[in-house]
Amino acid sequence: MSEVRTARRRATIQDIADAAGLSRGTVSRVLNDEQYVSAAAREAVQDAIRRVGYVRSAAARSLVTRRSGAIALIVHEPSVVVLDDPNIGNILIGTNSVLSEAEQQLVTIMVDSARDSHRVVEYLRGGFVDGAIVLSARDDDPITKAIVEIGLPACFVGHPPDAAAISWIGIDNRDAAERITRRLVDTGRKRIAMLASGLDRDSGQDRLAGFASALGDRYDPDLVARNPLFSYTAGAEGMRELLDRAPDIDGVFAASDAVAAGAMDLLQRRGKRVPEDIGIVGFDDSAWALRCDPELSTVRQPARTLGEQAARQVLEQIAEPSTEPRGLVLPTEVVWRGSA
Amino acid sequence: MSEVRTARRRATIQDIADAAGLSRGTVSRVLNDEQYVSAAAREAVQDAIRRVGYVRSAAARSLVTRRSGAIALIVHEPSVVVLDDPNIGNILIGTNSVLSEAEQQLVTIMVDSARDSHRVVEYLRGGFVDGAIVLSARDDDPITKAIVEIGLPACFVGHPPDAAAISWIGIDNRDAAERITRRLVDTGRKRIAMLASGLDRDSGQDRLAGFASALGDRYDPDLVARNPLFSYTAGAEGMRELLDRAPDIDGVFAASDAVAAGAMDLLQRRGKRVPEDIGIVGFDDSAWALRCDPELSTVRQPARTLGEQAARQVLEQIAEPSTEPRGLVLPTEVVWRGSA
DNA sequence: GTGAAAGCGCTAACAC
DNA sequence: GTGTTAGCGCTTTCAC
Repeated sequence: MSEVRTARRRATIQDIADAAGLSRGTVSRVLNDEQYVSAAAREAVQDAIRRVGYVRSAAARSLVTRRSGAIALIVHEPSVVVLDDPNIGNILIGTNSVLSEAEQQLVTIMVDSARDSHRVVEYLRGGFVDGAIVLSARDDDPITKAIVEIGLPACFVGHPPDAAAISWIGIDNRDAAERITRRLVDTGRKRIAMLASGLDRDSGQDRLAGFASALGDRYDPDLVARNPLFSYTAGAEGMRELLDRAPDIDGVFAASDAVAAGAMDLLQRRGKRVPEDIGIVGFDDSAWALRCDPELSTVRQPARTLGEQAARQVLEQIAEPSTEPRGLVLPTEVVWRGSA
Repeated sequence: MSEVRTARRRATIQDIADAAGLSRGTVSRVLNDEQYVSAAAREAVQDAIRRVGYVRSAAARSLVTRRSGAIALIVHEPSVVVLDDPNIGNILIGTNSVLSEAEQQLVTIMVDSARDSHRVVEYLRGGFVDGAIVLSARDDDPITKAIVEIGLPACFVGHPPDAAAISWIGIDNRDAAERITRRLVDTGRKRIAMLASGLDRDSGQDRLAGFASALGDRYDPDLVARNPLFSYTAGAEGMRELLDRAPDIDGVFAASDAVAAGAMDLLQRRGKRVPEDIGIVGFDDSAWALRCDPELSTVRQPARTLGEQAARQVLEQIAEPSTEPRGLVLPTEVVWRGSA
């Protein structure tokens, strides 16, 4: 009775040790499934844990191990965009499945303001996570800087970082856009337009570049409608604009499936038939593609695999800190359906 | 020269103290923006921090303060569902904005398997977060149990928990469904059907109950098509089924806007006019509603506010641990557009 | 196989 | 105002 239990203190490893008549060291060994523990001791400890209602403190543990067992997925987009980006969800699923298997906890963090950005830097520096996967990082971003500075194992998705020290993984948007546009050309379309979106970022820029490249001499800047968003509405509006400007268009490459869906609905209202009058293709192979009538020809983006591989990269770096950072480009596939 | 710096150790508060010629205590005060620090000392510390490249250890800090500064949003749904639930995104936005303002870090966690579930329990018990907001919790769930057991400040969204000790916030699905259905009745529809989804959960059940209640004697179970998913496809299939079973239907209540959109597209293909031949209403007031042609009459669900209020509840409980748990029902609004 | 003891990096109570 | 010191709860040598 040397100690009077005052307030309802949280049980510690010492309480278990006392209750089991063993030392902290042994209890810790049991907790961590280590060898060199007698069956009797193990049982005594497990029994004590139950009686005492023990819960392990992550803080104390991570203070000494310098590991948290958690990995962050940082989504760096205005929340509006996040909502209807079909890829983010799949990336998340891929990441989660790999990390889950590795017994790591994935925590998703949204960055939607400068304040968020600052707080996230603190979070990362604090050591709450052992690694990070970053979606659509910006160049010259405080988060990117912090990752480099503290040497946090990380992988960027969809975007080579300005910091050469960080691994990344993505697809070749330019090449994919070029391939799908070329097919539009090959099937006899003469006046081919593009609904370009997201020109403030690599993916958008690259898709436009690929489009232009496929058309070569026949590329006409006037046949490009521009919109910041990869949205259904952007597609409808852009298509109207295009039609007003050049009614004889017979082919359209939309920067995403959502954009294509918006465009198709407008075409229908205008009495244009797809694919007879106008052929149209998209990008992503998201749920939108199958919702179109006829179904949309598009570029399949391996979003889920992107997430999986990014997670693997980070796990690898955690396990082997000296791993060289590397970039990886995943192949895309053109899927032909009824729309062109 | 009493200490030889060997490996590139991470700088600690002691290093700063040494570099600044002050004590750990003073450094800590500066770090925490406390009073009773001379301007000179403050400056010296800040300078030293820069020179030494110090980053604060969250683990050490939270070990003593028993606070992490982070709050979890737990999304307990199979990932497929998460992808196209229009409400989750808005809840997330609401939650994030409130927590961001309170300088708390929101971390979103997806639970998609029993293993996930178990790991998340460990995460919560470990003390990585100071509170949790739980979406679509299950009854008799290990996560719910853990929250009660460790007394973690929490709020459930969209669903009163079986555990009376936990606060929750939601809408009255039954009432909303009844109101929108009644309006279908009031505008003269005679044969009113329902596309019911998610009957394995409260929200789905309640919407069906509200529908039945509005119809009273005229409720006909044969005019209810059932589908587990709140999806576009579910709507199209259900509508086909309904039409085959009862071609004279002139009103439809779809359990969600996505379901309604699927149904409307099928109606169009079958040559039925909306709202002339059939009136149709949805639920959620999501992006789907405006995408329909004509635009969809529906129930506006205050998803963003739900997220905000849930966050506030949790913050309140953290600040005042003795706060009584409470349930809160947010009002919904019926929005009349062209579809009925 | 088990125990003892030295920290991990920080805050907070107290003394000055 | 500032320094000193006692922990927070855990892992991890190193003896035994």
